[in-house]
Amino acid sequence: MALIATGATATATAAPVASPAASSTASELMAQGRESAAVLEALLHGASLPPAHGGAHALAAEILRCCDRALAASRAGGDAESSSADTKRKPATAQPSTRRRRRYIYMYVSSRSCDGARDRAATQQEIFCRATASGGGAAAAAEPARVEKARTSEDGFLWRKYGQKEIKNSKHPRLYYRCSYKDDHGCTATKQVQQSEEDPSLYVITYFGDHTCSCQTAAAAAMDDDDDDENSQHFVINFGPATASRSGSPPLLYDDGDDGDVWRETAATPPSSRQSRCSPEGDGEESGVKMSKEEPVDSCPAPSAVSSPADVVSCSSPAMEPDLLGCLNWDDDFGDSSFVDADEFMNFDEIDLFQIYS
DNA sequence: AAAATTTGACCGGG
DNA sequence: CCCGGTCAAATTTT
Repeated sequence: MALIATGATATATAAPVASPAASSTASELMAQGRESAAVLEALLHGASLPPAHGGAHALAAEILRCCDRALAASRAGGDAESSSADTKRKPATAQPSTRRRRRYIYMYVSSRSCDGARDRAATQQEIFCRATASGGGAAAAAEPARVEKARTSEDGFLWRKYGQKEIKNSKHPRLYYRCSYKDDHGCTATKQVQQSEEDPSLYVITYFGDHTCSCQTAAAAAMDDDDDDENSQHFVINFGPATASRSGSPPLLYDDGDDGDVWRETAATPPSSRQSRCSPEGDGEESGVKMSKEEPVDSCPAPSAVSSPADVVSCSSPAMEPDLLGCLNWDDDFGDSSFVDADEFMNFDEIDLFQIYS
């Protein structure tokens, strides 16, 4: 399955709060990239370009360059990640938990360009933001987490359930998930999902740790954003067809809301083969942007049909300004991109880009 | 057959 | 000792 534009989007949109300089740089780069994207969009809509522009491919390259640089800037400002897995249970290898997992505070905006049978836009419209200094359990209390309430727990990552626990004074059990790439890449991200007491239609999702793998969708990229800025500028670059998979299975994960069935992908393809090129974040591959040239999936409408702002942007954040929203289809115009690798391609189905202000 | 889930046991913090 | 988080064998699913 196609790899996602995770590196670029996630890091480009993630502005470490503690590093204003880096976020500012990333912000400028993203603004620049957006500018190019807007020009490209106009081009795609039939507008003629000024002579100064080098055409769609040049614009595409420019956008990619901006993303990469923003990515690098963000990384430079970010904290170094520990990749060691926690081995609480193994006395021999157990180490004091000196590694502090980063607290996530962010504004999340869902954008969906291709809903298919599942209304992903609807499922993620009600995500609230709050920071918790402590959780219920021992691990949660020790490691700050970010907490969401959502109609589903989809976040674009691939999770594996590893436990379920009845919680005292709770009507619903708590489900424990860890990143499916924990073994492959030592990704330490985990999450807990529990049905809300107040509103059973909502799920309280608590995230712990960072994804050190890059196996995430654009939605995940947006959610991985550290940004908690209310003035985030949001725009969507829609690379057209939702999925590039020959098998027709999108990289996105869905959640039907049933216990135990969340995070199961519709495709039977195992993650290891589906995302064979999923590389850890620290792989040194600065230009993490890969293009997809694959056919659209049948469940997805034509790019033109999905590019209307109403379809693409499902903004639940009151801070979002519709005027700032933009959308761009990047369908086939990246076919010759130098970033394209035969077996490393990404699904640019949808990408959320946040411009950070600090 | 392989991968994912289930579930009872184990472990550590409070 | 209770509670919550994780492990891992057993079971189920694909």
